[in-house]
Amino acid sequence: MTTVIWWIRRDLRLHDNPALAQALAGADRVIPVYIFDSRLKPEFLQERFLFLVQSLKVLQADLLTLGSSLVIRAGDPVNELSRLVTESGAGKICAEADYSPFALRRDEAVGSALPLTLVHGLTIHPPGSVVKGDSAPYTIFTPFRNTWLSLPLDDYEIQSPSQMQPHQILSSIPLPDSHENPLFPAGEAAAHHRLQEFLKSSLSRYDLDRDRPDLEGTSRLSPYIRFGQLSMRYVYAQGVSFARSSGENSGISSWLNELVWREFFIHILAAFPHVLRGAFRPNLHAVPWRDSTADLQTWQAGLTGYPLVDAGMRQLAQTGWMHNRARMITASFLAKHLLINWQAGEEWFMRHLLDGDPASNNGGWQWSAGTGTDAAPYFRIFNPVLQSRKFDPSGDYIRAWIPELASVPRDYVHEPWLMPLDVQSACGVRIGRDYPSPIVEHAAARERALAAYKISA
DNA sequence: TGAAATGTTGGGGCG
DNA sequence: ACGCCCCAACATTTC
Repeated sequence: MTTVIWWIRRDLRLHDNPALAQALAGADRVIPVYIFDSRLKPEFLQERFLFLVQSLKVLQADLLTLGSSLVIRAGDPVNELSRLVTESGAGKICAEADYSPFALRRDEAVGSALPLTLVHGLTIHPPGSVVKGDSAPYTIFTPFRNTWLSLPLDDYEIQSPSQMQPHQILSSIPLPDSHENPLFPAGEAAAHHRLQEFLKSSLSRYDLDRDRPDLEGTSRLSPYIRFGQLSMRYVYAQGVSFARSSGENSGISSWLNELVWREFFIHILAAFPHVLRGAFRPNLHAVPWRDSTADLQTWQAGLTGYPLVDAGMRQLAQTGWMHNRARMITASFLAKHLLINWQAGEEWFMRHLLDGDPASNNGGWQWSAGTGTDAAPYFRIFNPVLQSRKFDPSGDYIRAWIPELASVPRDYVHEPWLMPLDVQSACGVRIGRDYPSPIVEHAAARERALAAYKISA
Protein backbone atom coordinates (compact mmCIF):
# COMPACT_ATOMS: atom_id res chain seq x y z
CA MET A 1 0.00 0.00 0.00
CA THR A 2 1.73 3.17 -1.18
CA THR A 3 0.58 6.46 0.25
CA VAL A 4 1.44 9.91 -1.14
CA ILE A 5 0.69 13.29 0.41
CA TRP A 6 -0.62 15.98 -1.92
CA TRP A 7 0.58 19.15 -0.19
CA ILE A 8 -1.68 21.96 -1.39
CA ARG A 9 -0.36 25.51 -1.24
CA ARG A 10 -1.64 27.73 -4.02
CA ASP A 11 -3.05 25.10 -6.36
CA LEU A 12 -6.55 24.76 -4.97
CA ARG A 13 -7.94 22.77 -7.85
CA LEU A 14 -8.61 19.23 -8.99
CA HIS A 15 -8.71 20.03 -12.70
CA ASP A 16 -5.45 20.23 -14.65
CA ASN A 17 -3.29 19.89 -11.57
CA PRO A 18 0.11 18.35 -12.37
CA ALA A 19 1.09 18.00 -8.71
CA LEU A 20 -2.09 16.09 -7.93
CA ALA A 21 -1.67 13.99 -11.06
CA GLN A 22 1.84 13.06 -10.01
CA ALA A 23 0.65 12.20 -6.53
CA LEU A 24 -2.05 9.96 -7.94
CA ALA A 25 0.25 8.22 -10.38
CA GLY A 26 1.20 4.86 -8.94
CA ALA A 27 -0.12 5.60 -5.47
CA ASP A 28 -2.74 3.47 -3.79
CA ARG A 29 -4.03 6.44 -1.93
CA VAL A 30 -3.42 10.17 -1.84
CA ILE A 31 -3.90 12.34 1.20
CA PRO A 32 -4.71 15.98 0.37
CA VAL A 33 -3.21 18.31 2.97
CA TYR A 34 -3.33 22.04 3.55
CA ILE A 35 -1.17 23.61 6.26
CA PHE A 36 -1.76 27.08 7.65
CA ASP A 37 1.81 28.26 8.01
CA SER A 38 2.18 29.73 11.48
CA ARG A 39 4.69 32.26 10.14
CA LEU A 40 1.93 33.90 8.09
CA LYS A 41 -0.28 35.91 10.36
CA PRO A 42 -3.89 35.86 9.20
CA GLU A 43 -4.58 39.38 10.45
CA PHE A 44 -2.23 40.66 7.79
CA LEU A 45 -4.02 38.72 5.10
CA GLN A 46 -7.52 40.02 5.82
CA GLU A 47 -9.87 39.54 2.88
CA ARG A 48 -7.42 37.26 1.09
CA PHE A 49 -7.33 34.97 4.12
CA LEU A 50 -11.12 34.74 4.12
CA PHE A 51 -11.10 33.97 0.40
CA LEU A 52 -8.56 31.22 1.04
CA VAL A 53 -10.67 29.72 3.81
CA GLN A 54 -13.79 29.81 1.66
CA SER A 55 -11.85 28.19 -1.15
CA LEU A 56 -10.65 25.44 1.16
CA LYS A 57 -14.24 24.79 2.24
CA VAL A 58 -15.24 24.29 -1.37
CA LEU A 59 -12.22 22.11 -2.07
CA GLN A 60 -13.09 20.02 0.97
CA ALA A 61 -16.62 19.54 -0.36
CA ASP A 62 -15.30 18.66 -3.82
CA LEU A 63 -12.92 16.09 -2.32
CA LEU A 64 -15.71 14.52 -0.30
CA THR A 65 -17.70 13.89 -3.48
CA LEU A 66 -14.67 12.01 -4.83
CA GLY A 67 -14.54 9.85 -1.71
CA SER A 68 -11.54 11.64 -0.25
CA SER A 69 -11.13 14.33 2.36
CA LEU A 70 -8.96 17.35 3.04
CA VAL A 71 -6.65 17.31 6.04
CA ILE A 72 -6.10 20.74 7.56
CA ARG A 73 -3.20 21.47 9.85
CA ALA A 74 -1.59 24.58 11.29
CA GLY A 75 2.01 25.13 12.31
CA ASP A 76 5.46 24.81 10.87
CA PRO A 77 5.31 22.84 7.59
CA VAL A 78 8.38 20.72 8.41
CA ASN A 79 6.89 19.64 11.72
CA GLU A 80 3.38 19.11 10.43
CA LEU A 81 4.48 17.16 7.36
CA SER A 82 6.84 15.03 9.47
CA ARG A 83 3.96 14.11 11.73
CA LEU A 84 1.73 13.39 8.76
CA VAL A 85 4.34 11.14 7.15
CA THR A 86 4.71 9.23 10.40
CA GLU A 87 0.97 8.94 10.94
CA SER A 88 0.15 7.88 7.38
CA GLY A 89 3.25 6.00 6.33
CA ALA A 90 3.45 8.16 3.21
CA GLY A 91 6.60 7.66 1.18
CA LYS A 92 6.33 10.80 -0.87
CA ILE A 93 5.03 14.36 -0.78
CA CYS A 94 3.98 16.04 -4.03
CA ALA A 95 3.48 19.80 -4.28
CA GLU A 96 3.25 22.43 -6.98
CA ALA A 97 6.49 24.39 -7.15
CA ASP A 98 6.37 28.00 -6.01
CA TYR A 99 9.16 30.45 -6.77
CA SER A 100 8.85 33.30 -4.28
CA PRO A 101 11.81 33.66 -1.89
CA PHE A 102 9.60 32.70 1.05
CA ALA A 103 8.31 29.59 -0.72
CA LEU A 104 11.76 28.55 -1.89
CA ARG A 105 13.14 28.74 1.65
CA ARG A 106 10.18 26.83 3.03
CA ASP A 107 10.41 24.09 0.44
CA GLU A 108 14.16 23.83 0.87
CA ALA A 109 13.61 23.16 4.56
CA VAL A 110 10.89 20.59 3.89
CA GLY A 111 12.84 18.94 1.07
CA SER A 112 15.95 18.50 3.16
CA ALA A 113 13.99 16.67 5.86
CA LEU A 114 11.32 14.80 3.89
CA PRO A 115 10.78 13.17 0.48
CA LEU A 116 9.34 16.22 -1.26
CA THR A 117 8.73 16.25 -5.02
CA LEU A 118 8.03 19.65 -6.54
CA VAL A 119 5.99 19.66 -9.73
CA HIS A 120 5.74 22.62 -12.08
CA GLY A 121 2.30 24.09 -12.58
CA LEU A 122 2.24 27.69 -11.34
CA THR A 123 3.08 29.19 -14.71
CA ILE A 124 2.99 27.97 -18.29
CA HIS A 125 6.73 28.25 -18.85
CA PRO A 126 8.73 27.76 -15.64
CA PRO A 127 11.26 30.35 -14.42
CA GLY A 128 14.59 29.77 -16.10
CA SER A 129 13.04 28.44 -19.30
CA VAL A 130 12.54 31.82 -21.01
CA VAL A 131 16.04 33.25 -21.35
CA LYS A 132 18.23 35.22 -23.72
CA GLY A 133 20.77 33.67 -26.07
CA ASP A 134 23.44 33.84 -23.37
CA SER A 135 20.91 32.16 -21.04
CA ALA A 136 20.58 35.32 -18.93
CA PRO A 137 17.05 36.21 -17.78
CA TYR A 138 15.13 38.88 -19.66
CA THR A 139 14.55 42.17 -17.93
CA ILE A 140 12.43 43.80 -20.64
CA PHE A 141 8.91 42.60 -21.25
CA THR A 142 8.68 42.70 -25.04
CA PRO A 143 11.65 40.47 -25.86
CA PHE A 144 10.57 38.20 -22.99
CA ARG A 145 7.15 37.90 -24.54
CA ASN A 146 8.55 37.23 -28.00
CA THR A 147 10.64 34.36 -26.72
CA TRP A 148 7.82 33.17 -24.46
CA LEU A 149 5.50 33.02 -27.47
CA SER A 150 8.07 31.15 -29.56
CA LEU A 151 8.27 28.27 -27.06
CA PRO A 152 6.10 25.24 -27.76
CA LEU A 153 2.80 25.42 -25.95
CA ASP A 154 1.71 22.31 -24.13
CA ASP A 155 -2.07 22.40 -24.37
CA TYR A 156 -2.46 19.00 -22.76
CA GLU A 157 -5.12 19.19 -20.12
CA ILE A 158 -5.26 16.88 -17.12
CA GLN A 159 -8.82 15.97 -16.23
CA SER A 160 -10.01 16.00 -12.63
CA PRO A 161 -9.93 12.57 -11.02
CA SER A 162 -13.34 10.95 -11.11
CA GLN A 163 -12.81 9.39 -7.73
CA MET A 164 -10.12 9.08 -5.08
CA GLN A 165 -9.33 6.36 -2.58
CA PRO A 166 -10.50 7.22 0.91
CA HIS A 167 -7.80 7.58 3.49
CA GLN A 168 -7.97 7.13 7.22
CA ILE A 169 -9.01 10.49 8.56
CA LEU A 170 -5.94 11.91 10.20
CA SER A 171 -6.51 14.56 12.81
CA SER A 172 -7.58 17.74 11.12
CA ILE A 173 -8.38 21.14 12.57
CA PRO A 174 -11.61 22.91 11.69
CA LEU A 175 -11.43 25.78 9.26
CA PRO A 176 -11.67 29.26 10.78
CA ASP A 177 -14.89 31.22 10.48
CA SER A 178 -15.18 33.01 7.17
CA HIS A 179 -17.75 34.47 4.86
CA GLU A 180 -18.16 34.60 1.13
CA ASN A 181 -16.89 37.64 -0.74
CA PRO A 182 -19.97 38.62 -2.77
CA LEU A 183 -17.89 39.58 -5.81
CA PHE A 184 -15.69 36.51 -5.77
CA PRO A 185 -17.52 33.32 -4.86
CA ALA A 186 -14.85 30.81 -3.92
CA GLY A 187 -14.10 27.49 -5.55
CA GLU A 188 -13.07 25.83 -8.71
CA ALA A 189 -16.55 25.66 -10.22
CA ALA A 190 -17.11 29.38 -9.67
CA ALA A 191 -13.75 30.07 -11.29
CA HIS A 192 -14.58 28.03 -14.36
CA HIS A 193 -17.95 29.71 -14.60
CA ARG A 194 -16.37 33.16 -14.51
CA LEU A 195 -13.82 32.21 -17.15
CA GLN A 196 -16.54 31.02 -19.53
CA GLU A 197 -18.68 34.09 -18.88
CA PHE A 198 -15.73 36.35 -19.62
CA LEU A 199 -14.85 34.51 -22.81
CA LYS A 200 -18.42 34.77 -24.03
CA SER A 201 -19.32 38.29 -23.03
CA SER A 202 -16.24 40.51 -22.66
CA LEU A 203 -13.21 39.02 -24.35
CA SER A 204 -13.93 40.32 -27.84
CA ARG A 205 -14.06 43.88 -26.48
CA TYR A 206 -11.19 43.44 -24.06
CA ASP A 207 -8.79 45.73 -25.89
CA LEU A 208 -11.42 48.48 -25.96
CA ASP A 209 -12.90 48.14 -22.47
CA ARG A 210 -10.14 46.81 -20.26
CA ASP A 211 -8.96 50.27 -19.21
CA ARG A 212 -12.43 51.43 -18.23
CA PRO A 213 -13.03 50.95 -14.51
CA ASP A 214 -16.64 52.01 -15.03
CA LEU A 215 -17.30 48.98 -17.24
CA GLU A 216 -17.07 45.24 -16.73
CA GLY A 217 -14.24 45.03 -19.22
CA THR A 218 -11.75 42.82 -17.38
CA SER A 219 -11.90 39.14 -16.55
CA ARG A 220 -11.79 39.49 -12.76
CA LEU A 221 -10.06 36.15 -12.69
CA SER A 222 -7.01 37.26 -10.71
CA PRO A 223 -8.05 35.89 -7.28
CA TYR A 224 -8.80 32.51 -8.82
CA ILE A 225 -5.53 32.40 -10.70
CA ARG A 226 -3.69 33.56 -7.58
CA PHE A 227 -4.94 30.54 -5.64
CA GLY A 228 -4.71 28.15 -8.53
CA GLN A 229 -8.42 27.52 -8.83
CA LEU A 230 -7.66 27.79 -12.52
CA SER A 231 -4.44 26.59 -14.05
CA MET A 232 -2.60 29.08 -16.22
CA ARG A 233 -2.22 26.46 -18.89
CA TYR A 234 -5.97 25.94 -19.03
CA VAL A 235 -6.82 29.65 -18.96
CA TYR A 236 -4.37 30.44 -21.74
CA ALA A 237 -5.49 27.48 -23.86
CA GLN A 238 -9.12 28.53 -23.48
CA GLY A 239 -8.26 32.01 -24.73
CA VAL A 240 -6.34 30.64 -27.68
CA SER A 241 -9.07 28.21 -28.69
CA PHE A 242 -11.71 30.89 -28.32
CA ALA A 243 -9.68 33.08 -30.67
CA ARG A 244 -9.51 30.25 -33.21
CA SER A 245 -13.20 29.45 -33.10
CA SER A 246 -14.37 33.07 -33.16
CA GLY A 247 -11.89 34.12 -35.83
CA GLU A 248 -11.53 37.36 -33.93
CA ASN A 249 -8.23 38.37 -32.52
CA SER A 250 -7.59 41.92 -31.35
CA GLY A 251 -9.22 41.66 -27.94
CA ILE A 252 -7.88 38.22 -27.30
CA SER A 253 -4.23 38.89 -27.97
CA SER A 254 -4.21 41.86 -25.61
CA TRP A 255 -5.75 39.68 -22.91
CA LEU A 256 -3.28 36.86 -23.50
CA ASN A 257 -0.59 39.51 -23.23
CA GLU A 258 -1.73 40.26 -19.70
CA LEU A 259 -1.28 36.61 -18.80
CA VAL A 260 2.27 36.81 -20.12
CA TRP A 261 2.90 39.84 -17.87
CA ARG A 262 2.02 37.61 -14.92
CA GLU A 263 4.54 35.05 -16.10
CA PHE A 264 7.14 37.78 -16.65
CA PHE A 265 6.93 39.05 -13.09
CA ILE A 266 7.14 35.54 -11.64
CA HIS A 267 10.28 34.97 -13.71
CA ILE A 268 11.69 38.34 -12.61
CA LEU A 269 11.15 37.58 -8.92
CA ALA A 270 12.74 34.14 -9.31
CA ALA A 271 15.81 35.61 -11.03
CA PHE A 272 16.07 38.82 -8.99
CA PRO A 273 14.68 38.15 -5.52
CA HIS A 274 16.17 41.44 -4.29
CA VAL A 275 13.23 43.28 -5.90
CA LEU A 276 11.23 42.47 -2.75
CA ARG A 277 13.73 44.48 -0.71
CA GLY A 278 14.07 47.52 -2.96
CA ALA A 279 14.37 49.00 -6.41
CA PHE A 280 15.41 46.70 -9.22
CA ARG A 281 17.51 49.49 -10.60
CA PRO A 282 20.05 50.30 -7.88
CA ASN A 283 20.42 53.92 -8.99
CA LEU A 284 16.83 54.50 -7.95
CA HIS A 285 17.52 53.46 -4.38
CA ALA A 286 18.32 57.09 -3.74
CA VAL A 287 14.97 58.79 -4.38
CA PRO A 288 14.46 61.13 -1.39
CA TRP A 289 11.07 59.81 -0.35
CA ARG A 290 8.90 61.86 1.96
CA ASP A 291 8.18 60.28 5.29
CA SER A 292 4.58 61.31 5.92
CA THR A 293 2.39 58.93 7.87
CA ALA A 294 -0.48 61.39 7.58
CA ASP A 295 -0.34 61.50 3.78
CA LEU A 296 0.03 57.73 3.58
CA GLN A 297 -3.06 57.29 5.72
CA THR A 298 -4.99 59.80 3.64
CA TRP A 299 -4.13 57.81 0.53
CA GLN A 300 -5.06 54.53 2.23
CA ALA A 301 -8.40 55.93 3.32
CA GLY A 302 -9.28 57.24 -0.13
CA LEU A 303 -9.38 60.87 1.01
CA THR A 304 -6.82 62.53 -1.26
CA GLY A 305 -9.41 64.79 -2.88
CA TYR A 306 -8.73 63.33 -6.33
CA PRO A 307 -11.91 61.37 -7.04
CA LEU A 308 -10.53 58.62 -9.23
CA VAL A 309 -7.65 57.93 -6.83
CA ASP A 310 -10.04 57.80 -3.91
CA ALA A 311 -12.52 55.61 -5.79
CA GLY A 312 -9.80 53.05 -6.46
CA MET A 313 -8.58 53.01 -2.88
CA ARG A 314 -12.08 52.57 -1.54
CA GLN A 315 -12.88 49.82 -4.01
CA LEU A 316 -9.80 48.00 -2.74
CA ALA A 317 -10.62 48.41 0.93
CA GLN A 318 -14.26 47.45 0.48
CA THR A 319 -13.97 44.55 -1.95
CA GLY A 320 -10.40 43.25 -1.90
CA TRP A 321 -10.01 44.03 -5.58
CA MET A 322 -9.18 47.10 -7.66
CA HIS A 323 -9.47 47.68 -11.37
CA ASN A 324 -6.05 47.57 -13.04
CA ARG A 325 -6.24 51.11 -14.45
CA ALA A 326 -7.06 52.36 -10.97
CA ARG A 327 -4.13 50.37 -9.56
CA MET A 328 -1.78 52.20 -11.90
CA ILE A 329 -3.25 55.61 -11.10
CA THR A 330 -3.32 55.14 -7.33
CA ALA A 331 0.21 53.73 -7.38
CA SER A 332 1.51 56.58 -9.49
CA PHE A 333 -0.19 59.04 -7.15
CA LEU A 334 1.49 57.62 -4.04
CA ALA A 335 4.96 57.40 -5.57
CA LYS A 336 4.92 60.56 -7.66
CA HIS A 337 2.39 63.03 -6.29
CA LEU A 338 2.92 62.18 -2.62
CA LEU A 339 6.53 61.09 -3.12
CA ILE A 340 6.06 58.30 -0.60
CA ASN A 341 8.15 55.15 -0.95
CA TRP A 342 6.27 52.76 -3.21
CA GLN A 343 7.06 49.92 -0.80
CA ALA A 344 4.47 51.33 1.60
CA GLY A 345 1.92 51.02 -1.18
CA GLU A 346 3.12 47.55 -2.09
CA GLU A 347 2.53 46.50 1.50
CA TRP A 348 -0.95 48.06 1.59
CA PHE A 349 -1.98 46.33 -1.62
CA MET A 350 -0.63 43.00 -0.36
CA ARG A 351 -2.66 43.41 2.78
CA HIS A 352 -5.93 44.01 0.97
CA LEU A 353 -5.86 42.34 -2.43
CA LEU A 354 -7.57 38.98 -2.84
CA ASP A 355 -5.18 38.37 -5.71
CA GLY A 356 -2.19 39.67 -3.72
CA ASP A 357 0.88 37.86 -4.99
CA PRO A 358 4.41 39.06 -4.28
CA ALA A 359 5.60 38.76 -7.88
CA SER A 360 2.77 40.54 -9.66
CA ASN A 361 2.27 43.12 -6.94
CA ASN A 362 5.94 43.98 -6.72
CA GLY A 363 6.25 44.09 -10.50
CA GLY A 364 3.30 46.43 -10.80
CA TRP A 365 4.55 48.76 -8.10
CA GLN A 366 8.08 48.91 -9.43
CA TRP A 367 6.65 49.64 -12.86
CA SER A 368 4.51 52.46 -11.51
CA ALA A 369 7.26 53.93 -9.39
CA GLY A 370 9.69 53.79 -12.29
CA THR A 371 12.18 51.69 -10.36
CA GLY A 372 11.54 48.37 -12.04
CA THR A 373 12.84 46.10 -14.75
CA ASP A 374 10.66 47.29 -17.57
CA ALA A 375 9.47 50.38 -15.82
CA ALA A 376 7.63 53.46 -16.84
CA PRO A 377 10.23 56.26 -17.15
CA TYR A 378 10.42 58.35 -14.01
CA PHE A 379 9.04 61.38 -15.82
CA ARG A 380 5.89 59.57 -16.87
CA ILE A 381 3.48 60.99 -14.33
CA PHE A 382 -0.23 60.36 -14.58
CA ASN A 383 -2.41 63.42 -14.39
CA PRO A 384 -5.22 62.06 -12.19
CA VAL A 385 -7.77 64.41 -13.73
CA LEU A 386 -6.93 63.56 -17.34
CA GLN A 387 -6.89 59.86 -16.52
CA SER A 388 -10.26 60.27 -14.87
CA ARG A 389 -11.79 62.06 -17.86
CA LYS A 390 -10.35 59.54 -20.26
CA PHE A 391 -11.17 56.29 -18.48
CA ASP A 392 -14.23 57.16 -16.42
CA PRO A 393 -15.85 59.66 -18.80
CA SER A 394 -19.24 59.95 -17.15
CA GLY A 395 -17.90 59.51 -13.62
CA ASP A 396 -19.84 56.31 -12.94
CA TYR A 397 -16.88 54.63 -11.27
CA ILE A 398 -16.27 57.66 -9.07
CA ARG A 399 -19.92 57.86 -8.04
CA ALA A 400 -20.06 54.13 -7.34
CA TRP A 401 -17.28 54.30 -4.75
CA ILE A 402 -17.54 57.85 -3.43
CA PRO A 403 -21.11 58.33 -2.26
CA GLU A 404 -20.31 61.91 -1.19
CA LEU A 405 -19.93 62.79 -4.86
CA ALA A 406 -22.97 60.89 -6.10
CA SER A 407 -24.91 64.02 -6.99
CA VAL A 408 -22.03 66.13 -8.31
CA PRO A 409 -22.72 67.13 -11.92
CA ARG A 410 -20.69 65.50 -14.64
CA ASP A 411 -18.77 68.68 -15.44
CA TYR A 412 -17.22 68.73 -11.99
CA VAL A 413 -17.05 65.09 -10.93
CA HIS A 414 -13.41 64.74 -12.00
CA GLU A 415 -12.27 67.90 -10.21
CA PRO A 416 -14.92 68.80 -7.66
CA TRP A 417 -12.76 71.52 -6.09
CA LEU A 418 -13.58 73.67 -9.11
CA MET A 419 -17.28 73.70 -8.25
CA PRO A 420 -18.59 77.19 -7.57
CA LEU A 421 -20.17 77.53 -4.17
CA ASP A 422 -23.69 77.75 -5.56
CA VAL A 423 -23.19 74.46 -7.42
CA GLN A 424 -21.81 72.93 -4.23
CA SER A 425 -24.94 74.00 -2.39
CA ALA A 426 -27.18 72.79 -5.19
CA CYS A 427 -25.75 69.28 -5.08
CA GLY A 428 -25.27 69.27 -1.33
CA VAL A 429 -21.51 68.78 -1.26
CA ARG A 430 -19.25 71.27 0.43
CA ILE A 431 -15.66 70.71 -0.67
CA GLY A 432 -13.43 70.69 2.36
CA ARG A 433 -16.24 69.44 4.55
CA ASP A 434 -18.11 66.59 2.82
CA TYR A 435 -15.28 65.71 0.48
CA PRO A 436 -11.66 66.84 0.92
CA SER A 437 -9.84 69.47 -1.07
CA PRO A 438 -6.94 68.02 -3.05
CA ILE A 439 -4.09 66.91 -0.80
CA VAL A 440 -1.58 68.31 -3.29
CA GLU A 441 -1.82 70.57 -6.30
CA HIS A 442 -1.09 68.58 -9.42
CA ALA A 443 1.37 70.87 -11.21
CA ALA A 444 3.41 71.53 -8.05
CA ALA A 445 3.43 67.84 -7.07
CA ARG A 446 4.56 66.92 -10.56
CA GLU A 447 7.46 69.37 -10.41
CA ARG A 448 8.45 68.08 -6.98
CA ALA A 449 8.46 64.47 -8.23
CA LEU A 450 10.49 65.32 -11.31
CA ALA A 451 13.07 67.08 -9.17
CA ALA A 452 13.25 64.26 -6.61
CA TYR A 453 13.59 61.53 -9.20
CA LYS A 454 16.14 63.50 -11.16
CA ILE A 455 18.53 63.40 -8.22
CA SER A 456 18.86 59.65 -8.46
CA ALA A 457 18.25 59.10 -12.16
C1' DT B 1 0.29 50.95 -20.37
C1' DG B 2 1.77 60.12 -20.41
C1' DA B 3 1.66 64.87 -20.11
C1' DA B 4 3.36 69.39 -20.77
C1' DA B 5 6.03 72.47 -23.39
C1' DT B 6 7.40 73.91 -27.61
C1' DG B 7 7.25 74.12 -32.64
C1' DT B 8 4.78 74.25 -37.11
C1' DT B 9 1.11 75.05 -40.19
C1' DG B 10 -2.73 77.08 -42.30
C1' DG B 11 -7.22 79.39 -42.42
C1' DG B 12 -9.54 83.56 -41.47
C1' DG B 13 -10.16 88.32 -39.69
C1' DC B 14 -8.69 92.75 -40.47
C1' DG B 15 -6.35 97.02 -41.61
C1' DA C 1 -4.74 91.85 -53.10
C1' DC C 2 -1.50 91.85 -49.47
C1' DG C 3 0.79 91.43 -45.07
C1' DC C 4 0.13 90.73 -40.43
C1' DC C 5 -1.64 88.64 -36.42
C1' DC C 6 -4.24 85.28 -33.94
C1' DC C 7 -4.97 80.83 -32.72
C1' DA C 8 -6.76 76.27 -33.45
C1' DA C 9 -5.01 71.94 -34.77
C1' DC C 10 -1.55 68.99 -35.17
C1' DA C 11 3.43 67.41 -34.69
C1' DT C 12 7.67 67.16 -32.16
C1' DT C 13 10.42 67.49 -28.20
C1' DT C 14 11.22 67.41 -23.42
C1' DC C 15 10.45 66.12 -18.74
